[in-house]
This record gives sequence, C-alpha cells and structure tokens, in this order.
Amino acid sequence: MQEKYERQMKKGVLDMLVLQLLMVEKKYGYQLIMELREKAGDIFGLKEGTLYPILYRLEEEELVESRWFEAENKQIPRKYYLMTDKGRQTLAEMYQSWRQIAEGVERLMNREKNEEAGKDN
Amino acid sequence: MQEKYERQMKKGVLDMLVLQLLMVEKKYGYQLIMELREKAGDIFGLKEGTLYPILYRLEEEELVESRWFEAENKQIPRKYYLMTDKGRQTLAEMYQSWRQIAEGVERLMNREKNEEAGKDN
DNA sequence: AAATATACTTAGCAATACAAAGTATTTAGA
DNA sequence: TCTAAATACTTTGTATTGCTAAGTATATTT
Repeated sequence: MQEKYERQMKKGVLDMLVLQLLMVEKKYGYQLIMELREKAGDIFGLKEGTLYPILYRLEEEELVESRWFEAENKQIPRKYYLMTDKGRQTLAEMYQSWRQIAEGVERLMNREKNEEAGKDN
Repeated sequence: MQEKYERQMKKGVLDMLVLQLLMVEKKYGYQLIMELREKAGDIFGLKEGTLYPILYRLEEEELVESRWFEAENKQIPRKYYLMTDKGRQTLAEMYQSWRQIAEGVERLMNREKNEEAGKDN
C-alpha cells in the first residue's frame, strides 16, 4: 500500500541520481540499474522500463549523450551514456532543489512532533 | 527550467506534509495553504488547485475526514479536515518511505563527490 | 464602489514510475 | 549439448499527481 507513495516520492529524484552516477564515468543502461540498487539502496531497484525512458529523456534534453562502444569478448556493442556540460550544470541545480525540498520536509515533519500531544481535533 | 524538476520532486511529499499539519488539529483548506508556505518554505507555496485535490484524495482514502464548522463572524461555514486513525498510521509509513529515499539520495549524492576528479568519461 | 483577500470547486494538461511484453546475446548449469 | 538464467536494449500503455486556469461566492480594505 505504501508502495504507492514511494513511487511518487521517487519522481524527479531518479533523473538526478542517474546523472550523478554518470559524473564518474560513462556507463551503460544495465550497469546503471545495478549500481543504483547497490549504492542507493533496494528502494531504488529500477526496472529497465523505468531507466531507459529516463536515459532517452536526459539525452533529448542534452544532459547526457550516448555512444556505442564495443565491449570486450562481446559481439554486440553497448550503448554508453556520457555526461555533458549542460548535464553537469543541471545536476547542480537539481541537487539544490532537492536540498530545499528535503529541508522543508524535515523542518515540518520534526517541527510538529513536539506539539502533537493533547490537542482537540 | 529547474522548476520542472522541483515539481516532480514534490510528488508524493505533499500528501505527507498535509497529513502532518493535520496531526496537530483540524484545519481548513486555505489555512493549510498558508501554513505550508510558512512552515515548510516558499518552495511549498501551493495553489488551491493543488491542495484541494490532495484533500479530496486523502478523504477518499479515509486518511482524513471533513466536517463543516461555522466560523466566528462569518456567514458561510468552513470545511475542516480531521485526521483519522488510518491517516495517523499511514503518515508514519509515509515518513519511513521518505527517510529511506532521502537517505539513499544523500548517500549517493555525497558518495560520488570524492571520485569525481579526473576520470576518463 | 472597487480591489484584494478569503474560501471552495472543477476541468484539463504534462510529466513520470512502473508493468508488461518483445527481441537478442551471453553465461552457467544439468 | 540443451536449457535456464543473466545480460542488454526497446516500446506500449496505465495510473498518479502537481499545476494552470477558470469559475463561484463572501469578506475586508481602500
């Protein structure tokens, strides 16, 4: 039941996390799925149907660009995604927005805890 | 431009914040809009068209219930929203989800900062 | 009297996480 | 060897939700 809320809470965050992973080095889709789960926790266990549309979106907005590289011992090449300058800049803005929202949430959620006791309502 | 991301990042969080405000005491729509902005920051400056659908949703899910109370010095009564037991329980679950997501985000966003320097890519 | 603030409602749009299905290669196990 | 699972990429469709915009009505201020 609460999965419904989780799903909504992740909105907008995933783009940021994918960009962050690409700050380090170029990566391909499947790799991003694995790294996200491993590094950000099980709650971010994406399905392909979630990640790839994110990548296409980021590419369309020119925050990343893609290139095919042949992989060792593989016949079919992999599609790698690379960060652009615009991507780096936007990522910084995204994180700022995230901080603002996260701080607002924590301020409110902790703030009222104290007053909770014995009110009408 | 980054408003686009802000909008998405707020998804799912607003329901939680509204519920949290109702933990303290019953409140009416307009009051919630004012309190949210005041207590959670300008980034949560909601329009009526955003808040009221949230309230209807919460009511339909029986997380809150509404009652009309006449206001002092007013001819028309105000519609107050009250927390239900189910609402209190769900709010706790929502906040858990939020914590998980927020921690995952911070872990990843700070984690990679160090490795950022000089990689191929 | 007019403008602004208060108060509630609805219709419609855009964005996005996800399920599900499809395709194809590679690796591991029986 | 044959099969199952993991790897890798893509597309279609659905549900949810924040927001704009518009409408209605009372209250307060100028």
